[in-house]
Amino acid sequence: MKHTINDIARITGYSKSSVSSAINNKPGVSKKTREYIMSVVKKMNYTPNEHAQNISRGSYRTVAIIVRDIANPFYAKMCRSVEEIAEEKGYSTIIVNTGGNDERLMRSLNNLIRKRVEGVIVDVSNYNFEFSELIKSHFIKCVVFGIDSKDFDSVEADDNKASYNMALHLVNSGYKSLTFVCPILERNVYSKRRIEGIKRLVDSMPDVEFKTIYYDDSSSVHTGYDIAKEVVEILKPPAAIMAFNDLVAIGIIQYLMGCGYLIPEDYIVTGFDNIDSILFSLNTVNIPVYEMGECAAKMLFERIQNPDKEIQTHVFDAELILKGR
Amino acid sequence: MKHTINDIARITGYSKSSVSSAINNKPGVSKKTREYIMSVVKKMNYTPNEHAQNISRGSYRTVAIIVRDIANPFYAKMCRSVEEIAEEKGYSTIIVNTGGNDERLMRSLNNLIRKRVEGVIVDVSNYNFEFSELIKSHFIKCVVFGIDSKDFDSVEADDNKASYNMALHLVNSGYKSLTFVCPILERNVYSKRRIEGIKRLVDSMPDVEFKTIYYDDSSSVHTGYDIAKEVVEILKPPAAIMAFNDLVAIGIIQYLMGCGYLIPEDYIVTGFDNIDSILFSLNTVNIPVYEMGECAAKMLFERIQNPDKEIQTHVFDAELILKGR
DNA sequence: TTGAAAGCGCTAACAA
DNA sequence: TTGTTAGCGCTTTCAA
Repeated sequence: MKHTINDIARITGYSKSSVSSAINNKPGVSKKTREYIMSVVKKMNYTPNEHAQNISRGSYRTVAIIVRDIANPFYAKMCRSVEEIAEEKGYSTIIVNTGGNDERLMRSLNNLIRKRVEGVIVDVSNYNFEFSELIKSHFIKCVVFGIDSKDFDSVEADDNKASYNMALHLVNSGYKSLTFVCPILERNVYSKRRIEGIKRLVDSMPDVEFKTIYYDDSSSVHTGYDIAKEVVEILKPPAAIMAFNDLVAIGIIQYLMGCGYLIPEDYIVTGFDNIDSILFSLNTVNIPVYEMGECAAKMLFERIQNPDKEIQTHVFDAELILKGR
Repeated sequence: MKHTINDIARITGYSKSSVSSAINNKPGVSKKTREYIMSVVKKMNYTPNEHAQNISRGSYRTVAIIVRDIANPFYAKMCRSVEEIAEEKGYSTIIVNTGGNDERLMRSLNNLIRKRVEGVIVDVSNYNFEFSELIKSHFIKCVVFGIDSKDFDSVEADDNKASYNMALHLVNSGYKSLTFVCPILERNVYSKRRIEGIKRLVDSMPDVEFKTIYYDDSSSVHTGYDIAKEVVEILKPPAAIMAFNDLVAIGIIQYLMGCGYLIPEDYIVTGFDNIDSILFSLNTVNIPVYEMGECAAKMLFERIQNPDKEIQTHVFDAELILKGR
């Protein structure tokens, strides 16, 4: 049913090793036999078994990307850019979706270890000791995406500066009160960084008020929609709401519009990430996710080639995208 | 560096086979030795090599999902539901993103064959002979997602009925002219099905006019934004635009709003898919993607267990979601 | 240029 | 209950 290299050897009359050399484009077979062998390979529809190849050569040529939400176009883009680099290098890419769940993260990591991945690019919403230890104990190369890390290489965006600038834009537009809606700090380190950015501005402006509203959930459209109910109770229009990301912003806006509020007259809502599927007039922050993914992948392969090089961190600038006002 | 089963055997003083039995929870080892072996396994941080296990037992327990755009939340949801079922069955899932590119589709399929996947769930935007033949010649089980198929099991939504109903709703709302914006027929079989649904209605209403505007691109927000320029030239407000899916609808709406048009007063735009990140007032069609993914996965595993059963097709109802008017 | 043989890490049949 | 042995599909070394 499924042919093996032995079948090809038997049919062609050559040995396994010659067939292997022919298939893998290695020297040591005459042009004639190579062509003959390849013709039989083709005719028989033979495809080498990757597992056997891996086992035999003791190398697995696989990397993984671990993200918390593949349904967020932001991460989908990141995966795409990583996959491209990996394919160039002849590596397979495994995409793992954790849903921000640490238990699933660890279960997936164990599966990846079973598969002997050489490296992972991981988007963790928070520092995870258990994860780091397991990665290190198995000598898996790792690039952390989104936040800095003392243990591994990392690629991040300048959240602090970006949220500072967004806050500044709102203040310059005349808003005297800013409200940041984000995941609880225990859930997501980005909350802290972005809050710090906003605070850095607000602290220098005594007449500007700053509030935070937290949710303990993943940052989705639904979450934004739900938390918006709380927001309107606390916050009377006109007001400025800074949402943790675009999805949450969309959810908030949907709720507000459903209540009959005018956007941005009653509530101005800002986002983060600059995903494609956004409302026309949403001010957001562009995270150069494609470039960051590319950078992360390159760093990972450099690390695989040279495990002992110094740990590096790349910080990307995140600029304001003012599509609204 | 990386331990093998031999190391564990050596350290514990037991044989490979005993270690193997202990690890795989198989009978034939005393409770005492099993516990001892497992303690060493734990201490040594040993994880079995899945490739070797696969090779040795001659089974690979892997399925794949092939989708055209993982950045579309619609497909991300589908993948999630399939993964859940697969995990229950002890299978790994590989997600492949083709970008609607047939060349990439074939390259990926060859990789999957190399990995000896047992089955695939595939979302092809169009019938692909080469793909079908390759799948069949390697005895890979297959479930087609979205459209029916004579070669494989399939799961689909009732596009025809849904677009009929959406058109009916617009007509009932007073629109005498409907314009459907969709991918060219060669690119996407869904275009045809949805057009047929609308035509079925329009043909019974002599006073209603029906137009189509085609694009030759993937159905994204950007595509919608771009094609909208063409739409406004052809179509004067007030008018009804039926977009191929929600992403395209969002793109169109963004462009129209940018031009200063009122939605839905000047142009009413409808979508398809019912993804989360949509504008508040978008009328769309709910495709029960989660249930469909679940169904597809179950069909796939049934087919793996019983390769000779009759080919099946499940059709899911797709109901109107009227969030607008 | 070719082939024989060993070995990769594991499972499974069978013997002890 | 435990160990020995063969074998999974492949690569690689080395000898012919």
